[in-house]
Amino acid sequence: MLELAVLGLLAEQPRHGYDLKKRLSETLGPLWGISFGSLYPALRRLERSGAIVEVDEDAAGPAATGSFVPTGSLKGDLAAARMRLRTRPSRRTRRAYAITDHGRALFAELLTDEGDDDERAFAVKLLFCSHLDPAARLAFLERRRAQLNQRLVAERKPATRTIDRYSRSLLEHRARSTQHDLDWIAELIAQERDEQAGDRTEGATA
Amino acid sequence: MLELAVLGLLAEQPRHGYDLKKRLSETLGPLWGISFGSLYPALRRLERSGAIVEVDEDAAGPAATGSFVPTGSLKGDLAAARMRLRTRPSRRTRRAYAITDHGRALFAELLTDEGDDDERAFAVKLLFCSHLDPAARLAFLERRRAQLNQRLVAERKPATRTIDRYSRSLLEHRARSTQHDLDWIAELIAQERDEQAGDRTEGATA
DNA sequence: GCTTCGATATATCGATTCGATATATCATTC
DNA sequence: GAATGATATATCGAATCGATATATCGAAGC
Repeated sequence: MLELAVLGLLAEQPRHGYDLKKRLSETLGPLWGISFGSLYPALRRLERSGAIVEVDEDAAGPAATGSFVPTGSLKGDLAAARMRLRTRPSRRTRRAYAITDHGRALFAELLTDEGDDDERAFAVKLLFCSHLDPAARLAFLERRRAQLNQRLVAERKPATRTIDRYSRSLLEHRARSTQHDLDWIAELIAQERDEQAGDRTEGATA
Repeated sequence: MLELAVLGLLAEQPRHGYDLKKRLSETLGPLWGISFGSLYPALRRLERSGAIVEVDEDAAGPAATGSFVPTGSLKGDLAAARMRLRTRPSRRTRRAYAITDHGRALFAELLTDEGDDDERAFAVKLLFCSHLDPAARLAFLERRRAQLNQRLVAERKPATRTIDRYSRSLLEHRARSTQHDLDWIAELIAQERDEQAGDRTEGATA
């Protein structure tokens, strides 16, 4: 999951760890307070597997694609990297990473994976679902809708046991929240359908 | 957090692991899918620390308080426990636990702790907040309200960066959800105030 | 009676994630 | 030039997850 999030951000442009964390937590917010204790190990995992590479910061300007300069010759030579950064205008001792072709393949795979479908996974996938083709995106949204529908049914039938006031209130609020989420997804799906229909029409008339 | 949840349920009556998990996940639902891989270790931790003890099931009937019969003489003698259960009417090889005085003290401490205030912590504490005295309960709810208010402020100011359609939709939905949660808490607080005012009046007139 | 099946029940393993903490760099302010 | 706060990387132990193994029991079906 963290892997998917990191790859998704790096697909745009190279970034360093602190930046990744800042962007993810400001977008995912309270849903997922990513910690450095999971981020940095994840970066190392991804680097070891060849999905990302450390790059020289600012190597790619606004052009964003392709032309980065790999840092370090295979060795995780930290001291050398520090020296290199210290000599140039640079800021702090950052380590920026860029996604590789293998990383893009992994990203596509993780994004399409139907296995994990908890709250976090949905939010992260939604963030990057513009990378999916229209049909896959629609399928993704409809999968979520089905899941929420199912949940709502379970939440709607009144509790079997006797529960106290606060528990009941929590349960009721959760059912309302699910309904709220469902309405939202339904609208996203409607928009998606509209747009895809529009695209087809344009395609036909062109 | 799991500790608090377990202690809260055991404060009502002795239960076994599977039952604890079932009750928690049907109440906390998608917010927290507790796994056996965390539940059983947590039970062992609690037992080692003396907060709970293994008891002979059905020792306490509807009377629920006090009169349980501790199982096993200090040794975690699994095989023996199985034999013991197999001889009597029993069902499966269950291991039921009851809360101790020390456990109740720990429960009260965890419930009052203002340190952890994520989504899970709030939900779990709310489930058991009837164990708090009215003033502490009100303080707890108001702490949550302040937290949500703060979050809403952050979510309301439009994003600094350019983000795509789906990201924006996610952020907007999250802001609406926070508002929804806030309305709910506000109502809980209002109810709480009404009730506490009512109690005081009754006390005065009695 | 026998077998199969699904719900109940406990347990453990490796991997991931969390939360706290350590350490350094740089910019700003006093 | 000292203090402070934001930036940045890193690591540790503990908690949690997800998958898996292994039983037991009740009910259904033959």
